[in-house]
Amino acid sequence: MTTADEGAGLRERKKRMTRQALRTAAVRLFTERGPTSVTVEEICTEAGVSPRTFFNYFDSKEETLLPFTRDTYEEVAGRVRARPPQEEPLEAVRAVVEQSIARAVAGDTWHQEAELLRAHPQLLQRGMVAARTLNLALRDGLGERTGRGADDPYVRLVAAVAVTAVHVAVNVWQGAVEERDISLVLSEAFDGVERGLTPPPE
Amino acid sequence: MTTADEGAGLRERKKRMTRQALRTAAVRLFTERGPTSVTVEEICTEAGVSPRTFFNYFDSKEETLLPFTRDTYEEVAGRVRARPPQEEPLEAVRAVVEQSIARAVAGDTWHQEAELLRAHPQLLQRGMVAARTLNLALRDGLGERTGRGADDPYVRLVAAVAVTAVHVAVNVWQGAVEERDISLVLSEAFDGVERGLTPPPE
DNA sequence: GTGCAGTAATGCAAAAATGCAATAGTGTAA
DNA sequence: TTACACTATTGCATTTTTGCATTACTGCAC
Repeated sequence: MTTADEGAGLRERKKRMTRQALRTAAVRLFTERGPTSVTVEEICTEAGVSPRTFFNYFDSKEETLLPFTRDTYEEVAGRVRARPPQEEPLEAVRAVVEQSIARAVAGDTWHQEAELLRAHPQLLQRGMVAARTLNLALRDGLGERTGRGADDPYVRLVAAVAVTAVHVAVNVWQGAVEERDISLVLSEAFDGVERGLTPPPE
Repeated sequence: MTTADEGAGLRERKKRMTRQALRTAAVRLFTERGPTSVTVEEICTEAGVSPRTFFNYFDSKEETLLPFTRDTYEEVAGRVRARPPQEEPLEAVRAVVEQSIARAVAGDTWHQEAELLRAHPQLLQRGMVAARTLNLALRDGLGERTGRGADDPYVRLVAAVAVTAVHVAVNVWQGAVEERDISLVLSEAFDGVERGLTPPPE
């Protein structure tokens, strides 16, 4: 039931539909005319909701492109808690984050989204602020998992660095000349973190 | 001449004065009536510039409280380049960042700023986006220092994680019950990173 | 089915933020 | 000193974002 399309009541389903409608409209319009020349209002018209509602779902129009948003909070936190108990904190969050990215890549809109992200670097700057959700979810999951609580300095650090790894990976991938699998780039970022940021071997 | 008050021509001096005027006005008003109920317009009136000009200096009103802003870019990048050449990248940025924080703490407005930051956690969320400047400066400095360039994945990672360390430190410090020296908290964060985020010894 | 509690959607108004073009002040070199 | 290039400041229009109050709809109990 983690990310299933079926689930719960009409209410939840409607919310999912609205969110998806906004995402779809945004991606379509962005692709068509470039992100900067598309207004939130237009997205809303296309999705059939009021502009005010848009901001109940996303913090910015850029956020519509990213896989971590408010609705994924519980899911991500749960996955962290559910990791094998012998895993170290960093291992656990790494696994969850890598899975999430892999899933996003496997999604049927990834190609189009990737195109957009590569073509319009500004999208990241804004949108990545949205990663706050990911941060909170990881902290929440880790906090419970380790018994330290979400406010523990170590928990905060691990969560924040994991988010940073994603951030960096996306940026590197985005700027790369040759097409690379973003999962690979992310993996390398985590390797760097686990090494304590010592210079890469090579 | 790095951060000196005297320097260059009238132009530079005026800019510094304007920036300082905006900062001072913001801190005063924030302290007086709380950040949310102060508008950019009021800050500008007090500082004697137009609201439009405000946004030429800061990205948001929250940013006025933070020590890393656009004007510190060159300075920070330069300090990274100037670190002893045998230092590893992480060591170098750590030193620079820790110095910057220490300097901010030593500044004569720190007490008031700290008070504000502790009292209004929302300030961070917004303001920390400003850390983008710090990120760029560190990348720039490191890129040249290591000869890898600012776009190198490793350079990006080190810079981003250093910024994250600051971010985490400020948040931990902010949420701490007992008054602690923020420099100490930051130092612990960097230790964690250098350990590769393995659980703290204790 | 009716009524109620909870919450999503909306409208409206204010504030924050940005782009663009016009203006004004500074640095500089003849 | 004058003329010119550069860039900071500003005004204006537009878009983005948020807060608050109101309305509409869903889930649930009776």
